Formats: sequence, C-alpha cells, structure tokens
Amino acid sequence: MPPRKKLKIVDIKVSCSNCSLADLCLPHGMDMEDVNALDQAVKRLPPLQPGQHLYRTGDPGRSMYAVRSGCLKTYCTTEDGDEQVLGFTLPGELVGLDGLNNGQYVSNSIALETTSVCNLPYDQLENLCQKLPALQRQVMRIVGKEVANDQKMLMMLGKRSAEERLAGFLVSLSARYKSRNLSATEFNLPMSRQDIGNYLGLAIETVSRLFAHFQEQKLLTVNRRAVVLTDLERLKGMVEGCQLGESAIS
Amino acid sequence: MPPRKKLKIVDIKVSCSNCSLADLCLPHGMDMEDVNALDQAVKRLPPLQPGQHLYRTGDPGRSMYAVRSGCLKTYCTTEDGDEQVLGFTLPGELVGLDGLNNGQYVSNSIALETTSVCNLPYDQLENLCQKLPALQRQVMRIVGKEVANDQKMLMMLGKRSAEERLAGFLVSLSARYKSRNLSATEFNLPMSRQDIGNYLGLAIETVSRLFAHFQEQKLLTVNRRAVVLTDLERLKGMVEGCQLGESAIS
DNA sequence: CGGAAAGTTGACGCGGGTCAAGGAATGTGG
DNA sequence: CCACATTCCTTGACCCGCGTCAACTTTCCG
Repeated sequence: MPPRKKLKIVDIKVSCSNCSLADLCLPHGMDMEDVNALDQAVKRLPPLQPGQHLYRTGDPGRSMYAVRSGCLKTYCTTEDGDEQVLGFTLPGELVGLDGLNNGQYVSNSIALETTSVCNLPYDQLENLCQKLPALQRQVMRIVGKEVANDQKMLMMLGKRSAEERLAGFLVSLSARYKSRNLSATEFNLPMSRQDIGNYLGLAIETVSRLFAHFQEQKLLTVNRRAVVLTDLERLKGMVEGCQLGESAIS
Repeated sequence: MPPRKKLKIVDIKVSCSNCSLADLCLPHGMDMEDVNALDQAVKRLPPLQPGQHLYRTGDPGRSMYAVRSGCLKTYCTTEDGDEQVLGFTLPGELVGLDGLNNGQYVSNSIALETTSVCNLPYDQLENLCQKLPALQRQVMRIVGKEVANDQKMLMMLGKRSAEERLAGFLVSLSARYKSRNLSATEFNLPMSRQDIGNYLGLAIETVSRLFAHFQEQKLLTVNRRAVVLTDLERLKGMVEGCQLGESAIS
C-alpha cells in the first residue's frame, strides 16, 4: 500500500446523503431534510498525506472530523518529550472531541496513510443541534460512545496481560473493519509496531514477540503490516469481555 | 468520618442558583434567567448511603448526575467477575455520561460515603439545550473535559511507574479538593487501598508499600484513610505533566 | 468478645522492559 | 544498476519492578 503522491481529481462537492458512510456517521437516524441541512455545515478537506497533522495540541479546537478513508493516530506528548498514543481513527469514526473542552485540542492527530476527512465545525453543529433534536441526540450518542470506549481502554491497560492486550487490539480492529464491510480476518495494519506498543502500554519488542507467539499457536499469520486472523474465535476467547471499541459510531 | 445514619431534615427545595457549587457546575457562565430554567429540570435525590448504587450496568441511562457532597466510585465488571475502577467523582463533578451512548449505562456508580447528588435527565437537558445555547456549550465543554481526562488517565496507565501513578493520583485529589475550597494538603481518602490499586492498575500491597515509602521520604504522612501531603511540590515534580483530572468541570 | 474487613510487611518469582545485535524492506545518490 | 543509509521489525540475553502468596496487625462492628 504505497502512498499515492499523485491525486486523482475528486468531487469537491460531496454530501452526507451520498456518502457511503452515511449510516455510520452523523446522519444515522435522521431524515432527508435534516441531512440536507447537515450537508451545509460539512466540508470535505483535501486529503492528508502520511505524516501530516490534522491538528496539534494547543491548536484552536473548533471542529470535529469524520474520517472518510485512511487512518489517523491520536496522541499526546509529555513535557519530557515522550509520546502516548491515544487511539486510531478508521473510516466512519470521529476525532476531535477533546477540543470541546476549552477550545483547544489537548491531543494531536496525524495521518498514518493518505487520509481524507470531513470537517464538522462546532459552532455550526451547535446551531444545527438547536434546530434538529435528532442531530443533537446523535451527537450525544457519539460522545457517549467515546466515553464508553475510553473506559474500555482503561480496563485494558489497568488489568490485562500483554497477550490479552494485543489480542484485544486485533479483535477490535477486526470488528471495526467488519462493520465497514471490509474483511474481519485479513487486513493491513495502518500503524507501526512502535505505535501499537505505545498504544497498548507495551515495549515494541514485546509486540513483536507476541506476534511471533500468536503465529506459533496458529492464531494468525503476520508479515510486517499484513495480518490474517486465522482463528478469530480463539482470539476473542482470550479477551473475554474486555474488547476495545474506540471512536466507533453506531 | 463515620457514616451518619441519622439524617437531618434538609431543604428538599434546592435550586442551582443557591447551590454552593454553582460556579463549578452546569450554570457556570449562564445568566440568571437561564439558571432558573435549568432549575426546573434538576432534581435533588435523597442521599445515597455508603455501598448504595446510583446506577448499574444495563440500567436505562437517561440522566447524568452532579455530586453535591460525598464521593462516588465508577467501575465496570468483566464477565469473569473482576472489577475495574474507572474513576471517583467528588463534589462538583458529573457522572453518567456513558449512558448517552445507547440509553444504557456501561458502568456502575456506587457511593463510598453518604453522598447527595442532583439528577439531570437527558431529555430535559436536551430540550433546554435547544433553547439555551449557553447551556449546550457548557454541556459540550463538560463532555470535552471528560474525554480529555480519560486521555490523561490512559497516559498514566500506559507509561507511568507505580510510584508516578500514586503520586499523580494524590496530586489530582489535592487539586480537586483545593478547587472546592478544601485543603489541598490534608484530606481523608474516600476510597480503600483496594480501590486505589484497582484504579491505578496496581496491587493493593504495592499501594500500601508506596505509601510507606512516600512517608519515609517525608513526602506525606498517612494513617489509614487520613493523608497529609507535607511536600506537595515534590509530589508534583514526580509526575511532570501527567497529572490526572477526571470528571472535573470548568 | 469474636469474626471479618482493611491495611501492612516480608519473601519470592515471573512477565515484560531494556539492551544489544542482526535482518529485511525502502529510499537515496552515484 | 548497485552501494549505502535509514527505518522497521525480529530475536536473544539479562534482570528488575511489581504481582503473588502468606503471615500478621489493626480497626470495625455486631
């Protein structure tokens, strides 16, 4: 999956109503009229190249974003420079909620692949919510989902062994791809071992060893970023009710 | 701090406008007229006794709650029965956001002391938000705060040593008490070692040893639940930009 | 007073972090 | 096209922080 430097000309004029993610994204549960109103507020941004930031800590946070394609990594840095990965955002998922706090993003968001996103400015969303109770309810649901997902992640980091963490991570990715009508068992990891380890609170070497270990046990086959989950059920069995979800919408 | 079984007769009629937490809670930044409207929606519940649940996983989640006094513990349980503490809610803080997701609470909330809370039903809050942009903005800020705090906690569990975690926890408590005009250096822990350890992803014995260790280093004195932070600055120094905040407002 | 719950303290061992070396893929310049 | 550097990943060896187990003390409460 080499990054395409040369972009095809794309429709700049897109709308929520014809977006393939419509039933995953905000419009979920809204009628046509409402969706058209939402359309006015949503802007599609030019695609981000790998390594390019969507926003950084301290940037004025006046929008949330919906990922259409690609993958974003959300992370924070401490004063002493090291990084904590907070999550990965796949197509159909939202980022930027933390900007709601006091108008500044607490986290950073960076593209791991070529990534296209829709921009949902808070102020316009706010206005719309005044008029469309359905939208407001949907926004609140998304927010609730975000909170619930963070909580799952806390359980993960607080209690689980390295093995359970990686299994949980893979099961989560699998479920999220599946809900986007992609394969639940074969996919490319958009992120490096470094990012996985950081996210799960593990050393990169541990992640690598675990992949090898899982492979020995015929749970999966892995080659660099390419993963095939050959025994998804058994992987699910390893995490017993501590699955991750993160940033998903439904 | 023994739980008082016998309750004094309290004003059932309370209002946001005369609540001592007004400037920490929802009304923050709203004018008198708006606050009066909010008053209509808020109900004060009879105090919870220690060990009594405010809500449980699976309960219909139609409200968030503001803690007036006491302390709540939020936690989840896995299928195999063990518990993960997600956070503690002190006076002036909110819980119940995770019910927004799909109308059911994902977590449990239980009183650690005698605790009184205000009830903020979502549907009424929703209606009010339609009318009061200031309130909607405030709700969104709170939500953003919640997300940002969960993220800080993730950093904590992902990266920090046992020592840093406990120091961070104490500094967080200190800051939260201080912002409620209580002592930043002397307070009683509302929660057991068990809960602290669970919350921070540590064994109870480790928590106990760390308290002893901190005491040797003249960082604090501790006797069961009673804590005096004798060198708050040095404690702060130990956590360098990975402070907790959780559930705080403003 | 007795039993249970909460907290403390010590001994031991393992999971996973750290350090180090090497391999494989990708990019860069000649 | 190849030489070389760089980044990413893998694998092995070592070892330490913290979990586990166990015994004991203190507090709580009927």
